[in-house]
Amino acid sequence: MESVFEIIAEPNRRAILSLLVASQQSVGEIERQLRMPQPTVSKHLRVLREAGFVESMVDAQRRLYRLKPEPFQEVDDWLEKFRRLWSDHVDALESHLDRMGESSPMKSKTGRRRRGSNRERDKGGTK
Amino acid sequence: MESVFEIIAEPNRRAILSLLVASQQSVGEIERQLRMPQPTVSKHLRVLREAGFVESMVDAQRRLYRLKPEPFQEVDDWLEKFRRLWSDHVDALESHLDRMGESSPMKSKTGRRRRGSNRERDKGGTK
DNA sequence: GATGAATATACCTTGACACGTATATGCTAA
DNA sequence: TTAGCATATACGTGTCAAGGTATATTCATC
Repeated sequence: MESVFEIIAEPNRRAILSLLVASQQSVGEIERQLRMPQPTVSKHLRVLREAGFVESMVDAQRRLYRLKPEPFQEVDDWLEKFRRLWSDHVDALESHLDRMGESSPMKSKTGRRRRGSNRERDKGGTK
Repeated sequence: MESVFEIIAEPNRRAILSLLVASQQSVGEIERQLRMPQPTVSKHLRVLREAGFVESMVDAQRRLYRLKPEPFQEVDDWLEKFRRLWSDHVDALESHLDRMGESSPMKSKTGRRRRGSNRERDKGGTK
């Protein structure tokens, strides 16, 4: 379990991370929302903590877990190498998506999200 | 081996992907550059192909593999949820505008590129 | 055709890791 | 102190995927 990529490969862990995006949560809250046995939650949280994805605060008998940014940045940095793959053609692709997906252009909510969104000013910036 | 995250969890596969970023490569070229047994390369390439990370062209007895963008976008979409973690101040506004709609492309003053990985930004930047 | 290079696949073994169950630790309040 | 809740850990088990070796396939050249 070395790399951040192995950490986020596990679906339950991604579920936990997604939960924590809203706000910090206790183990019990995560357990209930994800309908996951408590030891499972604890074990995944341990992995996530040791990998730096979360940190915990003590609150009486509970422990509140919240996200930390660094490992996500690491993934993002890795993705960086590959962005040119789609940012080059993103204009075309984007208008394509706009045409077929979300008909209302003003609210990209979680549904059909807009990825990287670094179409503008990519490498070099000289357009 | 369902999700894109499991695919990129494997270090050798990430190495192959990184190689292919430069240009398309044959199996033998990958094999030599990564010093990896040929069956290993072929098997990983199969996984990558089935997951949509690469596609192959036939060139005589060789097969040339090259990257495809879609799965990377999928990872990027997932990351999107977490970007607010590290782009909280200045970038928050930027990415917010970015997401809300097509703002005018050239808005980054210092010629900062993309807001994907704003590591560098964090150190020098706004305190 | 046969030969050889490039690539793919089959089979087996091994190890990692996710899970379940049980139990331990820690904290609070009475 | 004891009781009870919240969380962590220990242990045994099963599964799955990565690696190694051998072999099959495909194509070009003779």
